[in-house]
Amino acid sequence: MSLEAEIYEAAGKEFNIGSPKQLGVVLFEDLKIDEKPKKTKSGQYSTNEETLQKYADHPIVGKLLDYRQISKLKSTYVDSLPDLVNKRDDRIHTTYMQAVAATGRLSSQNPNLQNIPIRTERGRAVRKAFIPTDGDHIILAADYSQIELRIMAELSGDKGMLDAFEAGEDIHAATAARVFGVKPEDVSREMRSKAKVVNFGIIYGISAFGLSQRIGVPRHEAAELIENYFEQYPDVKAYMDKSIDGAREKGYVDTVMQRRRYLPDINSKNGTVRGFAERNAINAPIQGSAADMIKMAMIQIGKAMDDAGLKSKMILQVHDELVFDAVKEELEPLKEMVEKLMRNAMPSLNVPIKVDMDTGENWLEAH
DNA sequence: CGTGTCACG
DNA sequence: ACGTACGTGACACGT
Repeated sequence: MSLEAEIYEAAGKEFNIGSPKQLGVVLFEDLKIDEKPKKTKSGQYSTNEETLQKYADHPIVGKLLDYRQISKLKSTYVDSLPDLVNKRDDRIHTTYMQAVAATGRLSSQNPNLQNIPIRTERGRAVRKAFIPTDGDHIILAADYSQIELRIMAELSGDKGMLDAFEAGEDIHAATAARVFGVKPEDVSREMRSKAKVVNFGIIYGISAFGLSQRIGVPRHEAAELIENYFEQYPDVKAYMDKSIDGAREKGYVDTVMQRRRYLPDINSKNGTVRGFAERNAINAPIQGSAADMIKMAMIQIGKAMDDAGLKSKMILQVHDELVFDAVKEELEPLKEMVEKLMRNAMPSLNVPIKVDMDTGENWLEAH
């Protein structure tokens, strides 16, 4: 039986599975899988993945999640990308926008090639379709390792975090050891996993509530983790406070290359509005400086490839990653050039920058 | 054209 | 008491 038919059977009727509105009615009024359903801002029933996961024991839920994943991949990638292949050169071309993202990142549209799937098995099948020109070429992917955390270490000058990077430590494990107060060798997978969420959260301007939601612990425990984090990395805390104070005084924050993000709401009397601006004040210099760095690298790499007369092409940028359609014979010099120029894109940093590279017969393999 | 959802870093 | 992690783009639905 088709997934679609199985869902209708479990629902007891046919309906448009692609309509969140209809699906909400089926789940919460017909099947009554919850007495107090979560609602969206506009008052509809929430049916997103996070919400559905809570009802994983109900037979319809797994089918719905499967259906959702498959229809997403089909409509956005499988059905759409073939229509965008250029007749002249048989390739897909994106348009990079340089003045859309408030932080200075590029964005990619028509089609967006910065959100090609990689996280699920079905999604990875899509990424496999991105292949080199021919048998004389190979895909080279080079990405910055933990670039935003390294930039946070740089901008804050936090000794503990800088030391961890200089020692080549696994930063999430090192953070886990610190915030949970255990020896590095006693860090469990779960501790590392939580510390990873905390590290990301810090960059985004975390709240105890947000952290507790994401790692599934009571809010007071989340608050304790954050407190421990700032005790362990005190200069990170000082840097975040300084970012917000600077924004209040100047009305903007800026990146290492002086790109500004104006934050008119930073002094708002509305706590929610002000909170957003404060998180932007923390995040924008970090995300934006990473964007500056890869742009500097791209300029230098483009020039160096040109000067060296290489025929390989730089074909994609995905925020912390560059992808090349590399002539196999040029691979070694190209790799050396890319690694060096990405690593040294911005001179005079204190934090070491790490670049991971790999090659493959398709974009997936190059990871 | 707004909403909800979900693909990526 | 309230809302609650940053940045994007594309798709389907429903008005």
